[in-house]
Amino acid sequence: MGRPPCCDKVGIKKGPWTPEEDIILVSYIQEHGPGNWRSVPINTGLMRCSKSCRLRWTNYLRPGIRRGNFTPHEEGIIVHLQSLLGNRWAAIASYLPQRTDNDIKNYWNTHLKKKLKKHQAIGAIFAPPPPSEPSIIPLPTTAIAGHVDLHHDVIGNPLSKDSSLRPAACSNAAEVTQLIARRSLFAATDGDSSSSSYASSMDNISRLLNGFMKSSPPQNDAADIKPSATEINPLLSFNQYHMAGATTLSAFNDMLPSPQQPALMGHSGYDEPRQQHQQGPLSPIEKLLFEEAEEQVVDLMDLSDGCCSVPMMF
DNA sequence: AATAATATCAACCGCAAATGC
DNA sequence: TGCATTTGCGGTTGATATTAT
Repeated sequence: MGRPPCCDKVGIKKGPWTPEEDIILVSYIQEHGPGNWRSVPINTGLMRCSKSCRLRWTNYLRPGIRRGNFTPHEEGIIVHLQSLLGNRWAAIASYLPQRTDNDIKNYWNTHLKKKLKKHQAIGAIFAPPPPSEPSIIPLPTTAIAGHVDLHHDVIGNPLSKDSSLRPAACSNAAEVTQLIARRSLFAATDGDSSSSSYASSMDNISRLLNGFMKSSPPQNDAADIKPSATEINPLLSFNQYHMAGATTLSAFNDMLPSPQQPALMGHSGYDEPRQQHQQGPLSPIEKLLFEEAEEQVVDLMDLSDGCCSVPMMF
């Protein structure tokens, strides 16, 4: 007998979140920290199910999230990792700390898949035939899930500006900012109120939260360690990989910031117990699998080669 | 200017894994 | 150890925005 879905309850609100709901959620998390999602709607009075609260926080309100256009570097990373891991978006997202798995998944489905298809079509005409199927490595989940299936809460640069924000509906973001300021929820405010549709403007809230994050008690000693540039931005590593003329996938993998690095973990003081439990160094078998994948990824590396200096030409 | 077609992405749903008792 | 509950992930949907006709 399965349990009833958590969102079946009568009176549960669905659909887009309002600024007011966001403020309630953010202020609650400010006080209690994320986690224990079951109790969030109960304690806040939000007419949302726990899942919805978690999703909203994870994908939009959490500090450090970058929204908007993906850079060619990020595209390369995603294509590369997707070829290795398949549609394991959470694992892929762990290598792009500023992006959410949902964002990456959407971007893959709406942009990259098409680009790859187009690229393959062109390749079919001008080059030897590519492998019949995408080179998805059949990762044995039982063996490596605990290491690869990571969904840690890594904060990149919360203050980074997102130049790709849409011009529309900027008033909403300003409105939220004012609301937050009025309620004295945050120590600092952000003057940049030019933004996007409401949902997409949440990085403003995230930035506002920066002060709160800093004041939150860190959960581990590494919380204060400032990540290096490459730790913050795996794309740098990807670039370095090419700059260095590396030719093997393992070399690239060595340069990728391990998503489990302590310097990144707990940066927000937000890592939940289970997430910490899941995080650890790459297992030998994982490294082996990566290396075994090398040959299969050669095509993609060629593809990525261009993408790291110039936009991908699919 | 109006309508249709297409693209985008926030949010939902169901399942499975993890956790607690 | 087994069951109930909670959490996280990935696929999918649907509302909205944009572009084409």
